[in-house]
Amino acid sequence: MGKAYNVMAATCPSRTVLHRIGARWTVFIVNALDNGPMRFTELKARIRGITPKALTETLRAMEYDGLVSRTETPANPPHVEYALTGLGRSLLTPLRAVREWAESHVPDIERARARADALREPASGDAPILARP
Amino acid sequence: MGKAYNVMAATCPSRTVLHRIGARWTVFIVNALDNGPMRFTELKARIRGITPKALTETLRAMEYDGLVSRTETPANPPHVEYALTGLGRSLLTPLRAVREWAESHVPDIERARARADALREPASGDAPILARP
DNA sequence: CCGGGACGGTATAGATTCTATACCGGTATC
DNA sequence: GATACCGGTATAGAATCTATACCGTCCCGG
Repeated sequence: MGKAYNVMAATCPSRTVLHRIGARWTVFIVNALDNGPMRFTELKARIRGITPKALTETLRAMEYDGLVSRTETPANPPHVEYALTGLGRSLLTPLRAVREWAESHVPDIERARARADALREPASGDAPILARP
Repeated sequence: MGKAYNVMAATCPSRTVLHRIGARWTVFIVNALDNGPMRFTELKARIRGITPKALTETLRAMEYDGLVSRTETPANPPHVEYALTGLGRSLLTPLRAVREWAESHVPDIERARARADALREPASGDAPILARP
């Protein structure tokens, strides 16, 4: 038998899965939980720039998908721990690779962007149209 | 020397790189170009559900970052080919893994979602709050 | 007694991004 | 003519993300 799922099909369930993985903050959370469970505030501090709303929503979604577990220990102040599940840990392997690719290819991308910028407004006239992010 | 870049830092350039990789359609385009260059219309047909606007914007952005090349052959009707660059091909390795993870873990995720749904409105009363996407 | 801080979030509003749908110019074909 | 192909744009509306402020509960110091 061949492949059961194909992300290229618009209605394939793997689409929703890939959509979740590709959500803005999933990569960060999975990588942050690489070294063991973390509390909400720790995650927020570790992943610089994430807002509490984004963090809550992404964690809830990942919990819904069985990627992270949420453990609330009754105490005061409240104590909540987030950890990768087995499924989440299996996702760590590919997502760590993505993270490492991003961290190791910054110079290449910056060079490409500079080259595109230089081509953009040269002697003026026939500047190629390149989207600047 | 240690790591030069760290995606967890809000202002690190690797953030913008990861942001581009994580953009909605990048994974699809990179995987679609796995088997060689493709034309605009081919890509649109292959990646079911993408709108021409989204395809154009993602391709332009990827071109700006040096991930794909755009080759226009003067002809009529117009003939434009998109291909992965060397840099883009190096990204293919991690992104193919992500795609394969998505395709092979659909049942796990669906099981997790069903479990969460079942827990959501059980005997009514103390239903845990889980985000449904 | 009163203020303040830690924790784990919500609420609201505004900016950004994505989607759906229609349309364009130029040519070749019917 | 009329229609279709190619590689896109244009426009409007929906969905999503961000920034910022705030909340309840408890404990601690003064």
